[in-house]
Amino acid sequence: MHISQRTHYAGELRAEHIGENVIVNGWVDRHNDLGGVIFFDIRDRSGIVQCLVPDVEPPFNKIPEAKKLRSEFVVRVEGIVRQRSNPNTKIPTGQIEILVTSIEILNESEVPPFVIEEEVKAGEELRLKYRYLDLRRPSMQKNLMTRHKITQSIRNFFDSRGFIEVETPMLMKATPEGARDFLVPSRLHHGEFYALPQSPQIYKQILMVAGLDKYFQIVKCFRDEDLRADRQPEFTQLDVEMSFPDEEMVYDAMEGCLREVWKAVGFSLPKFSRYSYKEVMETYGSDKPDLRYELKIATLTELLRGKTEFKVFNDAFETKQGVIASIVAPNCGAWSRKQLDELTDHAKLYGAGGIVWLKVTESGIDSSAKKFLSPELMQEIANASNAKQGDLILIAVHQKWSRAYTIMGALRIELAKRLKLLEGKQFEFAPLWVMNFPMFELDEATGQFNSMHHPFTSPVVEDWENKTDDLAQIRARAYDIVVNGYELGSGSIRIHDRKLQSEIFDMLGLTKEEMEKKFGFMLDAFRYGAPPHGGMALGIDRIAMLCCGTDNIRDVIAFPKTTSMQGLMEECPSPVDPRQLVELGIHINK
RNA sequence: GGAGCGGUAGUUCAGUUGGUUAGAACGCCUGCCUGUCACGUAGGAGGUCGCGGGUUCGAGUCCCGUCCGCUCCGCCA
Repeated sequence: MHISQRTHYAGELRAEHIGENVIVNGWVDRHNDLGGVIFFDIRDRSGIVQCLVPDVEPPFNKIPEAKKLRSEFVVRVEGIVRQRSNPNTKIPTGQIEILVTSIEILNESEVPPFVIEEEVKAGEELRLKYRYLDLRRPSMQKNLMTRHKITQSIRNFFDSRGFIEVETPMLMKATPEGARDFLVPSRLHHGEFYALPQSPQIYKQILMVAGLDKYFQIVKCFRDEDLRADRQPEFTQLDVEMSFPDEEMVYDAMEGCLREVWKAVGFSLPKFSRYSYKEVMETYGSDKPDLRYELKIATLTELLRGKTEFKVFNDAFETKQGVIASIVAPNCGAWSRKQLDELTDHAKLYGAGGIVWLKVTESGIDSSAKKFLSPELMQEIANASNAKQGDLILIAVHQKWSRAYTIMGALRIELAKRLKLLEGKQFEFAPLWVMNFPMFELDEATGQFNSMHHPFTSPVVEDWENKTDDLAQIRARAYDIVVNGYELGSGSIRIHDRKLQSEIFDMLGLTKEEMEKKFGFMLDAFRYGAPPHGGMALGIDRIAMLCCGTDNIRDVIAFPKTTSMQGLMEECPSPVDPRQLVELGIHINK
């Protein structure tokens, strides 16, 4: 039986098509053989539509294919759209059905290893191995379509603002700073390697030197580091750079872009909050806080200085950086010993020695440290923490500023989880800018200062001019966009001055030779009129995660890797033909 | 590099203190059934308990090793 080409997608058929002769292509979804009548649903990327084959009424009893249909058979079906006698309100096509006049089985299917349905029941491993089946599921199709809308709206937005998309190389020079590179051996130059880009950073800066003025690119980037729920070895970035900018111009472009993106997928993005790095760390204990809930941290260091003999607290005063901080769990004063122990264990994961707790009760304040704290001091702590009666106060101490707040930030997230503060807020969005990150951070293992962002970031001018030996005090003209606890991207105003760039490399411990070898071409470019420039890169995968309401990056990537970086479907990585290795000059000793 | 959880039928899982023939649901196969949409109904097939070793009269269950998946810490300029 040969049927001509498709007239409609299955999911678009509606009451207005009643009476029309239609042809749809797709996969057999659910099928029900009732004896005298056969129902089956056809699924394509637009949705499903019910088909009906009555067995007894001529001329419809001449369709022997109907009996043969099984799950995931590929079919072309012709028939007449008609009103259903029993409408199904659960699906958009539920008012109508196709009264089938002919069926062409285009391909049969073996019984799939898992049922293809909206609500996934199969495990992740199986889904990845049979990714083509997993991607047939409506929710995965929807995710990929959402992702498409996101990238389309980004291209439209930047085009309309005069940005030019330029492709940069996938085979580039290895830059051993930062993340581990993926390396590609050179066949023509044995012993030498290309690296896959961790980001097109240097290329885009050179495009500014080249006078492109406004550049963007949607580009794959690669980092050979361990994976997480929101991290893949290859990921997609929106890379943006502009000449003659200040921070506000970058903020304006990126906010505008994200607003368009959210609009394109049916949401609206609220106003961006703004915080300095210091402020966000001290308030939320993270440089990527989730602002969908409050739970603010209070700093008690000065309040407690010299007020108690309690050794745990006084540890904080042994270093210049030591911090005592608290967070309030509202109405949790009745939490059990077990719950407190769990919170303590959680804090310990992040380097806390332990947790001191206070419970504000009707009859006064109880505490794990009441032996060392006077009732008056406990009351002062409660006041400073903004605790009310019935609240639980958690206090942690660390000799290192960032560690102390990181512990509180981890507790903040854990409390939000336990208090179910995010329930029903999946599609609420709380964007913010984090500004003025520190320029350098001290690597305690080596005693060397490293760039916190990357070595091309401009320092804040006044900090640079007044700098002391404590490089950690210098702020950078660097900024991040954070939404709902995800770092969506970061950027900076770059260095365009050759001398300043060399000076920074020098402070980072690079010798003249290393500088020349690694970044000589960039410093050379800066000899010839490099304009002031700056920009940003955003993680498309994470944006897609937020817009799809998932917390797993694999759900928005068509063919992701597992946490051990394997492709389960295609089985990679895999050994290669020894002849290929010979050509590349690679000898493997096992 | 480290920690936690998991791996039993095609799938999702249960499996007690180590004890006879390893179960359930869904899926699958064969009938019956003209309005199903979680169809119903009668029957049926289906197992290397991840892999290797050990303890034991006896191991899905205990021990050691190993592989795989997920989550987290380190790492991710």
